[in-house]
Amino acid sequence: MTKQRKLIIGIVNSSRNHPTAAEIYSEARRMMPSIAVGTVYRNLKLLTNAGEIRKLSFPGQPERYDRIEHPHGHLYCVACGGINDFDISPALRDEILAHAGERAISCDVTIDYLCDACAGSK
Amino acid sequence: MTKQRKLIIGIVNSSRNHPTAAEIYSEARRMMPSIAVGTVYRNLKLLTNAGEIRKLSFPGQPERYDRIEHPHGHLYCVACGGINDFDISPALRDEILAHAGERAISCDVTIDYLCDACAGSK
DNA sequence: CGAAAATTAGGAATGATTATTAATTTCAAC
DNA sequence: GTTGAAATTAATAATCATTCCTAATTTTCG
Repeated sequence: MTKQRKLIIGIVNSSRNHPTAAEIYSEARRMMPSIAVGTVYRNLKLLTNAGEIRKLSFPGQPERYDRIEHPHGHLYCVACGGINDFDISPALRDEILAHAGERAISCDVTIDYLCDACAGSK
Repeated sequence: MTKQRKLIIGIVNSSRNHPTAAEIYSEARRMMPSIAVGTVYRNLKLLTNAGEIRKLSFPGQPERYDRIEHPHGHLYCVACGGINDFDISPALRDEILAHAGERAISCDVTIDYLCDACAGSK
């Protein structure tokens, strides 16, 4: 458990923006200017595999990282690529997970939509 | 509507494997050896924007393309990265889409799980 | 047919991510 | 607290997926 790793965990867990690796790197440099980009990527992968954080994929943009907390889904604006969260009830979550039987681990629900800003500007 | 575009539409619509751009290119070359990789990417983007095919994103792998048919969700094996489909009832789909209000367009439901093969080999 | 517009092939360029390597840091045992 | 092996780091090169560029070809449609 190095200080670099602690810093990266802290950034992801205190962020509400689903940051990309580049954004995490940029934020990390503010606290530790000598940190290397490879260190950020390696630790993000390590933490993801360890189940401490979650990786999110959206079309046409770099991977994003999310903390693990009460289950939530994502709203993906097809116009601007912005991402917001929405709450998923445990009941709905269980209903979805039932489709994969015993071996289900978790689920990601993403709704493509038009966000307020993009809908307003048309 | 060029022959290249027709070929690419045909490959995606006749495939049940959520192929990547590289796989589509490779298949396309079998029918038309002179086709260029840039042509495949450009047409896939065009067809996606036109709503004729659908783009899927999964962590750690290139983008995949899927035909548009009766709504279905995806099972993503966290061990091998393999992807399978599962059916989603219209009722469940509507229940999910309700979370985004009027401006919802579509939804992607992905369940992380262990596929039969990966669960068996442990 | 013939000209304008769109598309293509080929390859260079870009951006995100991973691999490499020598130097530094961590951590448990003394 | 010192020590030394194992893990980790910084820096940079390399790789992979995807996009951009340009001249040549094809399509469209009057």
